[in-house]
Amino acid sequence: MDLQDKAGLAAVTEVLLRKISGFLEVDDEIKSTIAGICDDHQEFRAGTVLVPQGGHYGDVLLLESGWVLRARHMENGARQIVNVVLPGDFVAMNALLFATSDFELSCKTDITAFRLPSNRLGTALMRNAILSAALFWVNAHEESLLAERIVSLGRRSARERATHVLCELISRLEITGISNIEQLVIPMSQEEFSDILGISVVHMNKTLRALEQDGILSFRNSLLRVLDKKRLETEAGFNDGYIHFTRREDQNAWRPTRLIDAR
Amino acid sequence: MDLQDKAGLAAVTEVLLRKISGFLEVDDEIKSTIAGICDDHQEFRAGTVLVPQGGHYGDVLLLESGWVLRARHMENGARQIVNVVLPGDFVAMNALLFATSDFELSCKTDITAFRLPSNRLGTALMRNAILSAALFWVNAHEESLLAERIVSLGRRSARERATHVLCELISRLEITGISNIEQLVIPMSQEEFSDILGISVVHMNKTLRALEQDGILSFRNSLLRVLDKKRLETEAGFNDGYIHFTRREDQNAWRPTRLIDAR
DNA sequence: CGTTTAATTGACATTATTCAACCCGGGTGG
DNA sequence: CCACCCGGGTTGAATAATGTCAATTAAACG
Repeated sequence: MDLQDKAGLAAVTEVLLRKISGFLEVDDEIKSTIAGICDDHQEFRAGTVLVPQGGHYGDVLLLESGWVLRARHMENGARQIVNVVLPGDFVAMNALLFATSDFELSCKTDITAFRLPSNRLGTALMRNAILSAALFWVNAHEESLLAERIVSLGRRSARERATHVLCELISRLEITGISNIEQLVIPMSQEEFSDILGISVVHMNKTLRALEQDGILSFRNSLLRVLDKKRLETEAGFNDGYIHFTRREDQNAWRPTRLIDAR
Repeated sequence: MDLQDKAGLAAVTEVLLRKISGFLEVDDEIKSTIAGICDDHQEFRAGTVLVPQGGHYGDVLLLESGWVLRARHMENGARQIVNVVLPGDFVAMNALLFATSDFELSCKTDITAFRLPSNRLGTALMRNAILSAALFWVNAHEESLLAERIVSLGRRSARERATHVLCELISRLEITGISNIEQLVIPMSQEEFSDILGISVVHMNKTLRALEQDGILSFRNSLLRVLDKKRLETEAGFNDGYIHFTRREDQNAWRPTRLIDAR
């Protein structure tokens, strides 16, 4: 298999590394395990629907580059984006367990991804406890994002929600290794943002204008400029603890390998 | 250990059975594995804070009876309840991985639970692939609940949210084996409901009054009477697919044991 | 019984939505 | 090259949904 060679192996694992490395030390064995599961490196164009709402899952993907959105389309035409899948995240992990999806998975940008066939991935999970533990960790990580989103939607104002997701995105993008934090590309329209925040486009627009007016940030042409990081985080009530986890240190007898610090 | 005897073993596993059984056939081996992890059967009084917000996790619990809430307390005094833990669910599964919790875990009612010490549970996970797979399934299940909650908070009206959670609770309680669906006890105040739905108490009250007026349901003194199930589900736009899953059937070579139908 | 907590209700304030008009830049076909 | 078109983006005004305040009633509890 093409991906079994040095270059391919490195590429597959590197994407996942930053995510898992907060939890366990990745050695050569797990690297080759993951590379062995992967059977293809694929590209999709922006706009591609990977899994339609109500449709059947394909295989699990490990996103290498680009952005994928998971969204629900409502009967009245409204849409709610449930999460944003960034490089290093898994796309459609549920494909392992469920037949169909209640959400649409679509490519916001052109993407590249490693394909992890369900049966191989499943088999590997059954055999390799370390891999299981790693996915357990990844799941918990994503669960935290959803929980925090629930808090935002339930108890934060539009302005707070806007600042909060932006903080979250910046924080997550840092992990994937972006260069400039003050100025970064976010390939999303105001309408898509409003569908993440659960507000109308018009209100989204007005909120962004106000934030710009107040010298906190500017978001134009997919370019986010953070003008005042401190105020941004304060207004959002943002705490990155749920992204850059504090791992528990007191009971680690069972851990798969030697632990390294998440920070 | 007390719980290793016949009665204890049956009790521990029975709670979990209904949940996992949609995924895999539970045999004696996994039963005794789970029972072996459990080292205590505990009771807590209503109001007990199992894990304070920002505080350290204890052990994982498997809830046998009673209701537990996971909630975030905001700086301004507001609260958002992120999920409701029902019998058969795990409490604080994150204790396996994380040191502290961003949420408060508190007992809404008196509860009984089986204690699963983190190190034992972790060790068992590393050794027992079937157990890992089962928890993988449970995690996915809960992730679905959170995703659906996000849709509600983002794109459903107060009335829709109210009807929707009630549908969800009924559907989940069915799994735990309630007798009467038309009339069931929900140990929550209107204020707590409003903190689930992300609306104010006053508006919650008015919404409930309207639903009663319209002959859809009545909720008084913790007693929910479903007057018109059909309309309730229609108004909510409720589809129980995310609770009573459809498992994928096409690729099951890797499954831990023989599969049985989830329905 | 008093006391306390939860529920209820009306009046009013705030937030966000909807509608509609307009702008603006990037294609695109003539 | 220009005129047009189209999909965001921007803005103000009217409307609807929900929140806040405050007062009252009802239920729970020792």
